[in-house]
Amino acid sequence: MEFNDHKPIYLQIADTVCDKILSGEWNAEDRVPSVRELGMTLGVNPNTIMRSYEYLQTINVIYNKRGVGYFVDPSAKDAIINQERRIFLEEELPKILNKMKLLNINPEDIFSIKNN
Amino acid sequence: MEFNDHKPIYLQIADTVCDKILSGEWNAEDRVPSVRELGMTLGVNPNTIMRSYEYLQTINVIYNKRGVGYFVDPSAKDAIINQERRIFLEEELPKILNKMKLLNINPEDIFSIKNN
Amino acid sequence: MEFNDHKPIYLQIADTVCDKILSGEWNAEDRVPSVRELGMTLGVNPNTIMRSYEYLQTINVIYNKRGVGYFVDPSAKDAIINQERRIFLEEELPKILNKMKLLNINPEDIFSIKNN
Amino acid sequence: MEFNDHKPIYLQIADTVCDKILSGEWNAEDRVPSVRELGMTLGVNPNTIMRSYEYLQTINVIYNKRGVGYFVDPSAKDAIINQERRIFLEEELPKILNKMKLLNINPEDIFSIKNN
DNA sequence: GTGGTCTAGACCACC
DNA sequence: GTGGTCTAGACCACA
Repeated sequence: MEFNDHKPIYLQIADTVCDKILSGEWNAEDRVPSVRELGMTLGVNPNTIMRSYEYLQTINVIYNKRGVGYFVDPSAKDAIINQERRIFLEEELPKILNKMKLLNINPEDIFSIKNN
Repeated sequence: MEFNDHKPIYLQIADTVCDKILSGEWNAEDRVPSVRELGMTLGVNPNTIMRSYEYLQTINVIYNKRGVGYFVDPSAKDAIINQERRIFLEEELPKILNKMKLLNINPEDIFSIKNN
Repeated sequence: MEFNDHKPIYLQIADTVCDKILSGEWNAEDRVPSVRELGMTLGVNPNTIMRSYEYLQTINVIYNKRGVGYFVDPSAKDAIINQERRIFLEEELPKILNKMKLLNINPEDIFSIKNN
Repeated sequence: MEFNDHKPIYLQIADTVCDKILSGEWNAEDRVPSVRELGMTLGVNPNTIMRSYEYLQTINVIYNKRGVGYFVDPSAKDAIINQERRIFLEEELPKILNKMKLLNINPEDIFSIKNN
């Protein structure tokens, strides 16, 4: 896995976990890889994976069964989508639209790209 | 001014300077506020403002007259627009469209807002 | 059964066993559930129940008849009461009272509830 | 500083920070010691202090000014008291009262200790 | 100077 | 086997 430089690895890993849940690759109650296992797979230190999992736990995407492992929270998918929709619509979109206005970019420009 | 976390303050300040130039609030050859003055206004260490100005100078948005101050470069507006258009269309937009797809947000619905 | 985080499950189980003995639900020489049976009931690995029982055996609350099962020790009730009274009064209560003081909770108000 | 064995050091440190705020030793907007400084003082690794501070930040007891340090949140005191009162009254107290009942401990026993 | 991230490696309790 | 905590030490960006 390649990591973008200016975003912490542990957050990038958390993002990919969310993506796998959103895409249906990992489903409710599935066990996610152990910190050691995923660390080996991605070539990063288990501590870093641990940090991802702690973060994902605080936002209720995974939960822990002690001594057993981490599991996908049944409400994870909804939680992720709602959270991201809210952030996107309320915070990111206004900035994007404002930027488009300043840069004189029209919707047509966008749709022409989209259809490539 | 509130500073969005995870993006360096000096870059956020540089962004607002660019915005003021793009929007026409600050024009070619206008003097921009002194490092100290803007620092006071924003409640930020002057060193941080200095860093913004140095950055803006490297991308030819402002220039310096020694002992006098910083001024808006005549070619700033065009430079910013071209640079940011390129980045926006090539790098940011694909990510945005992909995200909207994952979140089930229809681009047509959103960008038609612009026409209201 | 829900398990309070940060306290080992096997100790939480041991606590509930003690409670059942204190409350008179389980009496001297009664047979306690088998490791497998209680594991099923609580949705917990039998190894964990085993660990509870081993612990309860070391503090003389239950004893084992090989091939038969675990039984409530005749002296269990007294032993538990004396042990827990001591711990409660000497160790826990001072902390509790101190905390109530910090939180502005009046002990008289609270403990008079008991008399209702 | 002495650390209790079965509670993570970083939580114990967080507790002492809360105590200092509750007791008025540290007030709103005060700067708390840097992670390195407090690490030296307590003889623990700065990473461990960092972990305490991250935790305290998530529960809105301190906040961060980038490149400057951590500061006591103006609402910290109220937040801590409300949070701890709630936990105490709703979660801990019922257990305590139940335990007292099982152990035949009367309020009088408590007040006699309290007055020593 | 400050916090923040990451690695390597150790040790522990728990299941 | 699992997660969880802690240390030591490195390196980085930011103010």
